[in-house]
Amino acid sequence: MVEAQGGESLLFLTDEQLRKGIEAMFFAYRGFTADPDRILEGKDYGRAHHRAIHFIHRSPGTTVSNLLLILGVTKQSLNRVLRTLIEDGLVRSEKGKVDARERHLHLTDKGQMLERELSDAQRARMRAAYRAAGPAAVSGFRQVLEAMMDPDMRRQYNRLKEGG
Amino acid sequence: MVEAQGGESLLFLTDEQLRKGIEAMFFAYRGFTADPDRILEGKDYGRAHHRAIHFIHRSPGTTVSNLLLILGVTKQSLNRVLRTLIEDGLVRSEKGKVDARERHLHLTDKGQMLERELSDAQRARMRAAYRAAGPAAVSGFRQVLEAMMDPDMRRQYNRLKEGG
DNA sequence: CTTGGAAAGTCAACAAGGCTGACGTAAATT
DNA sequence: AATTTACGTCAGCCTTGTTGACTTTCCAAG
Repeated sequence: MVEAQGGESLLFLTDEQLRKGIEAMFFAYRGFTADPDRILEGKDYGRAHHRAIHFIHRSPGTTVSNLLLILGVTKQSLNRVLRTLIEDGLVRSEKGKVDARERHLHLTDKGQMLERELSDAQRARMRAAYRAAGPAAVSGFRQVLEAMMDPDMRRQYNRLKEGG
Repeated sequence: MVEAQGGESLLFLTDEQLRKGIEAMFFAYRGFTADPDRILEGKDYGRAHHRAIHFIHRSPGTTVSNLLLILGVTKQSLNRVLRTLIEDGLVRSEKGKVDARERHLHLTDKGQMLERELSDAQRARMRAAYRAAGPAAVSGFRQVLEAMMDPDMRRQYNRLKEGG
């Protein structure tokens, strides 16, 4: 049915339709980040800390270089964030055993607690959105998002999917 | 049918599923902004200028206050952006005739040209994603995004949808 | 007609979080 | 032994967000 409609439905990809999608992304991303931002404000952390915490939680023992690839920022920028997280005892950085140049990153218990708080909030919103939209919508949502990624990022995304 | 499946499918809303959605949003948003960012870099403008240009194009004659509501930034922040756009002759600001306190914003021809360049790029990516995902996915995509917005933002989003 | 308040603009100061460039160190690789 | 890699750091810059204080303009209600 998707296949059969395919050719015809593409006729409806007017600039107007596309613009709605663009604006939906804009407004939805605001909602997406709103809850963690609220939690972090006043805690002396920001969105950059959240991202680091998320992906360290996601891939415990990941290296700094790997995190750089995923986050797509400079090492100076990441380092600033990482340093405060380590100083504050949220993240533990340990020398690699096989390759001692590498630093393997883990969340401490304290880090886990903050990660929980942040991801609980973000998951709650995602869950509510999924429920409101219905199960059929969820798969479409993910398909479009995946197709929208740059190939490099899609690779990172899929590596994370498999890994976990 | 969505209703009927609803109860069962909700069982599959594991933390894992939700986390994938969260990461998909993160990586997809990077792709979403990548093309305009590339175009703007070197032109002395940034994402903030893009947003202003987009919504002025979208609602010609809109006021500064209205733009503030949509963008969700402070007037000082918006004003800095707006000032450079006006100085550079991309945006025209004219006193309201019915209420002279208001400033009505329009894109100049030069502004239209940049808007075109930016939105062409962004639409091209959106179009490619829609095509890759298929028409059924597109509606699900928009449904989930709408459900993810804060109510205030959903109102803004819908006002734009109707208006245009 | 005066006054209160909304809309808009401006100045100053600051912070987060990007960036580049340069440099240093330890460890691995060649 | 020389080079490359992984990481950390210092210094400086930019964009884009923030707050606070203040002015001007204007509408509308008392």
